[in-house]
Amino acid sequence: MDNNQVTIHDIAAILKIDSSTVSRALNNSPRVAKKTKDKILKKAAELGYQRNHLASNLRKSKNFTLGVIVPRISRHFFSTAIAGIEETAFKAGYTLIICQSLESLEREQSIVETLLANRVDGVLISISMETKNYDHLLGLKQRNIPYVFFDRHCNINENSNVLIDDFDAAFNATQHLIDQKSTTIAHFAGPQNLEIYKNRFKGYKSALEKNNIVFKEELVFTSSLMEKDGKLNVQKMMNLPYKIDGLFCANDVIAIGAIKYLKEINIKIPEDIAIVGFSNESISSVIEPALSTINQPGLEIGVAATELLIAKITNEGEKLKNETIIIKTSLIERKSSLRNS
Amino acid sequence: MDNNQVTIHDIAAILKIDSSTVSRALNNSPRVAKKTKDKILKKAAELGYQRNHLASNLRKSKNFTLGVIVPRISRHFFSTAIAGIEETAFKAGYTLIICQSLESLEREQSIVETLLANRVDGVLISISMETKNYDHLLGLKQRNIPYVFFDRHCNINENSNVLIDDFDAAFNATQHLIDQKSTTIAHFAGPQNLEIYKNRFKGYKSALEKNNIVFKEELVFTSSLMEKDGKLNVQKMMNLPYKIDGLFCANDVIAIGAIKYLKEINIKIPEDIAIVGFSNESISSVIEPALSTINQPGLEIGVAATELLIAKITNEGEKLKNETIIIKTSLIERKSSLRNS
DNA sequence: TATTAAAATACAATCGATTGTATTTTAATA
DNA sequence: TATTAAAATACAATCGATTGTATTTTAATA
Repeated sequence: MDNNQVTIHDIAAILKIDSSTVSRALNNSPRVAKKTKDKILKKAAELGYQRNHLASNLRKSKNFTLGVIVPRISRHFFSTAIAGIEETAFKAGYTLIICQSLESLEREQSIVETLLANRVDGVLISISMETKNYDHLLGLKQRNIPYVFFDRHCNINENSNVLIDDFDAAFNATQHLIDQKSTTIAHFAGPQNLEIYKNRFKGYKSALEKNNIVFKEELVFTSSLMEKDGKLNVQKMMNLPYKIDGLFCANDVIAIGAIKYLKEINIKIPEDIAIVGFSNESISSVIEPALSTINQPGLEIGVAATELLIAKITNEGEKLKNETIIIKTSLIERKSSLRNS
Repeated sequence: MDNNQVTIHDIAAILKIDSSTVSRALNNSPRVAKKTKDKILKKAAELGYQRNHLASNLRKSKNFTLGVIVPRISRHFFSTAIAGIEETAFKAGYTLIICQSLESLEREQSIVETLLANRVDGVLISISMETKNYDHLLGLKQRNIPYVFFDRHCNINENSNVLIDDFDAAFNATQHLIDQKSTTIAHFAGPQNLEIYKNRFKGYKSALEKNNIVFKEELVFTSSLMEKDGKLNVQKMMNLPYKIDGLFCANDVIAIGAIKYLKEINIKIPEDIAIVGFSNESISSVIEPALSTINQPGLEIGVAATELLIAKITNEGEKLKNETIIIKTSLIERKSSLRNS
């Protein structure tokens, strides 16, 4: 393999010139005369020269590798984010090590260890639902490895993040339910150790307040948002002495679980209860009635997070400004919540 | 970065021993005495030594990078396959460059160029729907870069593949429709330049024959299997002078499109027409009625393909045996095709 | 104990590119 | 034309690990 690859030494020998000059010419250094540069570039193109990144990176002691930690690759949101990450990283000359935490803190911790052992130049991470302990992330900071949270972030020190405005999106979703004449609105919340679910909860609460609807603790059901939790929560909800006519779910998966069970027990959606989910998974447009939800642009988030991380890696010498980028979301109104039309 | 990393030279200096001996010890070479080896390994562990792969790979002129080409990362089947690929590759010390062809031949060709420029040690590929020209793949062969097809393969020379038995799966799907008392069965076929869709078509045809049902060319509708094609095909199908009561689709996406439109025009599934799809996308269990389909184990396929590719890379010296591994599928029976129960 | 083979270790070159320093060439000025 | 500064290029070390060959040490045999 790689046996007959052209090196800078081949070019140097042919042109009777030193390899250091060839290297500088290929890197467009001002120390090489225009005439020589042209000659070298022409010959390089002619021979089909391609830089050996291993050698280059070794010399620069950079790995040009980024670690990516997501809860699960096959979730639609994360797979689109990864598409954006891959594209952006690749353009900048980085390859990825992609790992799944599978929502386990223990796995997440050992992944961080592995990434460190592989000397990644930076890490993109969306934390697991179990992550309440941040020592492994602080370890990254200690080792001076830049990292950027995307979507599922956490509040340790100052960090760089690429997020959506969960509060705002949740507020809009809840407001939409109110606009559709829901008066008693439940919320299926996610683990409150995660900022995103905390903020979605706050947005829900805030929308109620703004519309002078009394917030009731009993209408909030916290779980890890699996499909089965949808059924369980609905069962609990039905035992309450309220006629609940609106439901805001912290993700689409639990919303789907809820819809399936509500249909089983013959409760009409959206007539009896209007529902909005979160994330716009591909299943959401297929379920009947189609699920209203918040569109979360995965590709864009992946691209922005990667750009931010690479900027942090590149400007390491300078002060690392911690930045939080907010990506716009939008409410997609579908049948599960539309009563007026 | 990487400034205070321990090298074999540090270990050598501390132990007053040559670095070549340290290297050999760490690689468990028989040329180093057991006693010395133990001493070195102990010190290495103590100092937290981690091999610099850049240096190691440079010396071995291996990149330990695999290229992965899929039509689209966010398709459920491919994202699970990638999870399996990543896991297996990582264990063997390889990182990935993942690229999406987005079903475009042109993009696929340029991706192959890019992968070559990045000197990948091997390529895993699932070809695009447009791929009718194989020059870019032959280019890999010429350059002596091993590659393995998974799922969407093609018949050029002798290749290594990890596939499912599309013929068999399609046969079973069609047989199931017949068992459910379908007598006039249509097929929504995929692009016939792809072997998988050719074989699914053949399996369908063969099941008809075996049950003495006359095959009718008019009942086969070929498209690129998008959701919109489902509606278009159903419209064409309805114009035929047959009462079609069974439908086998070459993927789930077009089946979903068909179901949505059939419901719109008030045709009952499975009573009027029983339907089976292919791939078990996550949307399939959500649609109503839930779609019967062929389960295609993405993770397992990804793992097997990667193992096969790494074996090819590693045994490069020996004769490269071309191997085709067939992964088992199963028919998942759901409401869209179950009439008897 | 002397000789020889085998085992263990050291030496030195190498993978390909980069970069600080030294030297040579060119251009500018007296 | 001689001198000097600036521009261009060459020299040499380096990133960290690997590996063929040479040398030293140990063990086996006469």
